Amino acid sequence: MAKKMKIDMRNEILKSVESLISVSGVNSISLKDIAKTCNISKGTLYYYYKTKDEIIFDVIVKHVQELHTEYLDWIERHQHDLTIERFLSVILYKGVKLFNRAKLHIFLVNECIKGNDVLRNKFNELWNKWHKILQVGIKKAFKNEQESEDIAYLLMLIIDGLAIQEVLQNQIISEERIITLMKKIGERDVK
Amino acid sequence: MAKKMKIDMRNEILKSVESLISVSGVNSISLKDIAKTCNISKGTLYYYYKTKDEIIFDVIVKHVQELHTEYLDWIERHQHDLTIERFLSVILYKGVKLFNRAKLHIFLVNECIKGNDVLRNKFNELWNKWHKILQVGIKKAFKNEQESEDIAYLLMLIIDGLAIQEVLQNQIISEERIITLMKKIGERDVK
Amino acid sequence: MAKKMKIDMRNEILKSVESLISVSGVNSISLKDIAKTCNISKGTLYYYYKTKDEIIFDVIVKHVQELHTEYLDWIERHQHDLTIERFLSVILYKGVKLFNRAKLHIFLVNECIKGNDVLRNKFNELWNKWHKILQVGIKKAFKNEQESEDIAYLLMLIIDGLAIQEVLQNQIISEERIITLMKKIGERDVK
Amino acid sequence: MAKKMKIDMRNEILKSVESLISVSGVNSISLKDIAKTCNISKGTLYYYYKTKDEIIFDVIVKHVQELHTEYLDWIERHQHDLTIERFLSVILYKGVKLFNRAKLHIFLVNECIKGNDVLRNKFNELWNKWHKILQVGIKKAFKNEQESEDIAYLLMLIIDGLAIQEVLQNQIISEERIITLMKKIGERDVK
DNA sequence: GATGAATGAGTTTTCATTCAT
DNA sequence: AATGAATGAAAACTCATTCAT
Repeated sequence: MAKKMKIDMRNEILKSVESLISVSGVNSISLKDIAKTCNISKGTLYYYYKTKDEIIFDVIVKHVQELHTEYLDWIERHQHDLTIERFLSVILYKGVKLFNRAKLHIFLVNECIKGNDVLRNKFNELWNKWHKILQVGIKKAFKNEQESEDIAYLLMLIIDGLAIQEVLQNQIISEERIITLMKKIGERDVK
Repeated sequence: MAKKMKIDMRNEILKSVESLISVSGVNSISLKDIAKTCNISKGTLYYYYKTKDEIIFDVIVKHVQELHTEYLDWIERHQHDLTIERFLSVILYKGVKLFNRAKLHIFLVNECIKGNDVLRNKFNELWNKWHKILQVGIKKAFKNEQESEDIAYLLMLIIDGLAIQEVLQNQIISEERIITLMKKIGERDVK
Repeated sequence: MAKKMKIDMRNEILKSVESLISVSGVNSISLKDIAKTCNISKGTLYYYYKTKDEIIFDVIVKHVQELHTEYLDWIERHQHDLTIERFLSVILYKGVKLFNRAKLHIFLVNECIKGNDVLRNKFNELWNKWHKILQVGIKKAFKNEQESEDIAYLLMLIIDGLAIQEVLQNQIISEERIITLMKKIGERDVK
Repeated sequence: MAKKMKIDMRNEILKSVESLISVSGVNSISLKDIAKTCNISKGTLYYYYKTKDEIIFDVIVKHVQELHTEYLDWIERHQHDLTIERFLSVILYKGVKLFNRAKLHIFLVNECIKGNDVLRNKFNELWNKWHKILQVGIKKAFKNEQESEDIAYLLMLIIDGLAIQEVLQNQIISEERIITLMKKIGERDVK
């Protein structure tokens, strides 16, 4: 039970960080801010997490795992009526853009740049895992066995690119148009 | 001549920032670091730039303008033997990936998130300008008048995505494969 | 109890500032000095006060409120044997001159000049409040209902003037002589 | 001629300081600001003045001497029709209040507090000189030989007090009312 | 005479981390 | 479990002063 509470509190902390970064345009997150958002003291924060880096690490894990879960849930629900359009739409949608996760995503990438290799490796591990997950859907939607790997990679690049444009608030292209373009890649191979 | 020197020193400062971000895995760049790299005192730094933000602003401008220039130079030199492959290759190459600019790019995007609207607007302005420049090349290479705008956008998203993967040191897909996939988009419309 | 300690520390800080300004001929007070006088670190200072301005603000409030309290205490104790001489003497005495508050007073006035309107308004608010308090004593001592307002104002000007002469260490006139002159104003109206 | 120019430039500098303090609500004057106002470089400033303190010193001298001159000019022009009212009015007027000199006055007083004894002594010397000058007028206006010294002192205190109220923008009492009160002091002795 | 450039010691402020209770 | 208090190292920024040209 104690352990349960510990996990609950840790989750509370992670959620606070996410919202601080994603929702409010927070400058560069501090432990004081996090503690305040959780209604706990800075001291308590250190009861649950030994360092700030540990928190950021868990935020990354949570962030990407949620992407995975949401995507897998959706694909399960729609596996029998999977059009390319709907598939791409949901990928881009779930990817980063609309769930207020763009800022978080870029923030985390930037944390990784700061020479924190543990963080970076974890990020890559999870990102690559997503690639595998993504591939399954692509095979189904595109009915294309051969190039599913590359298409999955391309999609991931585009999602990252969209995240950047999102945080810059520079709406440069609609999803529809991306979908149209992507379809061309897939369609040719379908026949 | 004095003015010339002032510009020289400012350039020196900007170059230092770029290299600090790009080459070494700098934690989060400080004015002390910049000054040391330039072999000047912090005081001198403030002689040339009133605030850190001003420095970052100029780094952005310089960063994107160099992309523009390099790209335009190349396109001029190769406008008569422009294959889609070579075009895409150079875009992705010049884009971000190989010039050690990926870290810089992400770092600057992240600066923009921190609520610095002036920075963000400048970034977008320059980014959108690049879109226009890019489009010219695409029209020539793809011989496709209609979708050049969208293709240009897509390419820019991919470049941003590549930048992220680059800073994460997570080589997920080779340029060749991206090129192959992109060609499909273009080819269909050629006929 | 925790809150009590917080107030205690804040008081400690304010007292340090006061003594730094009043006693030693401090150049222009720094947070480092304040911290050292309190035997705390600069970081701790910021635990109790968010900015230097906030400290100065509280010093003003404390400074003037102490004037009020001391004066009111005295008037209560002496309200039954209130001669004009004793009244004037205590006003000028408590006013600024002898409690080492002159430097503090001028320092604070100067802070207000630096465009800090919040500070200035607070100073005026407290100063005008003192005018009201002063008036009560004047009515009793001078037995003069009509001009008590003006006399109170005049006294306050003189106190400010004395503060300046005090910090300049330029003893130009004894209190006795001021009292003699002021009495003339009052006496005429008594009859 | 060279010497003449040097004096001119020095005057230019002093005027700049005065206006920076008096007119604009300048924070805490810097040599950069002074140089800019004079349209010269900081280097040039150091050609005319060896230190900042030297500048402040000369500003004090100029400030008080101008008070003297203006007052003496006026008294000469009006020595034959000198009423107490007009005399007091012009003293308070010339004193500090209306010539935008209040801020300068308090600023200079504050500079003296900072432990600069040379400055302080000069200020006192000039201030005491003014007392003597003032006394002459008082004797004429009040026709009161005996108390002219004390009245002069009292007036100077009031002027300093008015300066403080002026910089605090806290108009507490009109000159008229001060004059009325002061007249009472004088009148009694006249008869 | 005049100046642009450089400096270093100083200022205010921030923040991850520790620890006694 | 929880926290208020404290810290110190580092951050951005200021400014009087110097000096070669």
